[in-house]
Amino acid sequence: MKQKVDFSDKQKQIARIAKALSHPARVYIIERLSILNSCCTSGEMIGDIPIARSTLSQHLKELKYAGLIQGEVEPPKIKYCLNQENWQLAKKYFSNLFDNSENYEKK
Amino acid sequence: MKQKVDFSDKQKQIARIAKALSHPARVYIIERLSILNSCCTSGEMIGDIPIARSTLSQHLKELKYAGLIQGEVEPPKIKYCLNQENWQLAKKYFSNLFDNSENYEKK
DNA sequence: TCACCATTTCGCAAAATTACGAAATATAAT
DNA sequence: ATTATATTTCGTAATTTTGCGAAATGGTGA
Repeated sequence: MKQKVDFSDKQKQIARIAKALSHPARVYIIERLSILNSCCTSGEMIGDIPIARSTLSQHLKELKYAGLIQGEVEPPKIKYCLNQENWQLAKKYFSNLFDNSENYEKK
Repeated sequence: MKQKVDFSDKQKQIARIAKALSHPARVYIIERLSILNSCCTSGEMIGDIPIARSTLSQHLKELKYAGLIQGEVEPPKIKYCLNQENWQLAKKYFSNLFDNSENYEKK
């Protein structure tokens, strides 16, 4: 009988990262934290996006869970930053995926 | 009063593409179609992944809807291929996103 | 016409996602 | 101790996603 194989770890990893980036609010967060590698608080972000504070908090939680960001407590605030290590890893995964089709249209 | 702005088109675009890639089956499909830029049919894919035919069909439909792949009818089969134009566009969006944090750790 | 093949659509169920406001938490300042 | 500030957690509702098997579709070949 034919053996059905599970998805590869790489496929699951890419899907996990993509899922973390699959909402505009989370893309906004990542953009904000990656541009100039600047950290900031939830309160600084909330003014720029059309969602409630509690909803933003949930998105931050998901990105944290996915390992793409991390929060440092700086009472009374929490400063969020990119998790550089994992972000670079994510970059590697995606570069790899996109490079498969690299040779298209090279004569 | 403070004006809340909508998410940018760029943020929405990235989120849409990420969503399309947020399931291992869809990552598998994209990998399969992009490696060597080879097209193939649903029937050729189904043997390699642990989901039902109808479920695979749904994933193909979503990728098609997202514009990342396209299907050419070749009776009695349907040959799926990457939509190179949109895939290259996706690559651009993501490269851009990842490049924001490029200068991290440059001394 | 009838059977066959590859694939999709349908109908449905279970689970996950997104969203909000209210309430809770934790810390700092008065 | 009380108040103020920043943020999260809770409870809940609406919507979307994922999955399957059964049935439908569109085309070929006998």
